[in-house]
Amino acid sequence: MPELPEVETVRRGLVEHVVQRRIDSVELGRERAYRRVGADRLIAGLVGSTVVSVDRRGKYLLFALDSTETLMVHLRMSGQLLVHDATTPRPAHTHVVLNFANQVEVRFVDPRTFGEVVVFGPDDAESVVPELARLGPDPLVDTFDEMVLRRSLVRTRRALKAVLLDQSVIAGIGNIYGDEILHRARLNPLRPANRVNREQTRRLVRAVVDVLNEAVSAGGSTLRDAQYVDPQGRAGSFQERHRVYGRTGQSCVTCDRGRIKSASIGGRTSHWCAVCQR
DNA sequence: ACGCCCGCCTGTAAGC
DNA sequence: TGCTTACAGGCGGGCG
Repeated sequence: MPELPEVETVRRGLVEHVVQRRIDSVELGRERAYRRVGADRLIAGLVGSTVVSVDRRGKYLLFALDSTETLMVHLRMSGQLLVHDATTPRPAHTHVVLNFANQVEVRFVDPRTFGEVVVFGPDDAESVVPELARLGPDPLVDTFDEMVLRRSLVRTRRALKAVLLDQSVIAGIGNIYGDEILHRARLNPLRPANRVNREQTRRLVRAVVDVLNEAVSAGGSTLRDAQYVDPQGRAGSFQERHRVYGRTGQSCVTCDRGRIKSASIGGRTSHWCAVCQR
């Protein structure tokens, strides 16, 4: 579910509750949620440590600890991080609870348990979280311009939509924002990446940065199932500004002539206007 | 090397 | 109403 704007909203919602605070204890539920490191390593890495900062790279949340270790959380499809008072009943599928002072709990909740909680240190980062090293630039954190994007586009004839979803090209874009970005850039999701010219590449860079920033400002997108909420349980509002995602069959709100088409591209349902996206 | 497809899980909605 | 099926925001592994 959560893509860059949702993860960034979660990050911002956590900062005031956890930075400069110590993890007094950890409670663990379903093992699959911390399958990568196991209970002993997770507890040893977290208990007694103080959170120094909460950072984000693409869809990965990274809590820097004063021990020099890092807590990584990935929400994947259905994960949530919620800040609750200890007296609030725990939602179903609460798999990891971090207990801070003053009854503050950070709860990792995930019905599908695709998401996970991981701890690693400087010495085992490479072996435990190799995917972090493979991440491409985060458009809101790293240098991301026409030169950077062009280098990735020219080397492949994959569909543009598939390239936008490739986390080694750009970190943070998922299915919803991939569709919205291509619509903003007026580019067809099926267009081979190596057939995008310089002017179109500039448009695409701008669309990536603008759509993601606007979505962050709106607190992300919360769809009908209300799966995504921020750590305080609040929904986002960017879904009200979606122009193609989930609008199959409706007329295009931009050009008013095309109808929104949908089809599977690279195994993901994509939405676009065949009139304004070339 | 690249590109595609499947599996991982559960919940929800749609179809019969 | 109740059962079955399809589908969902992501990602890694394995295959051709």
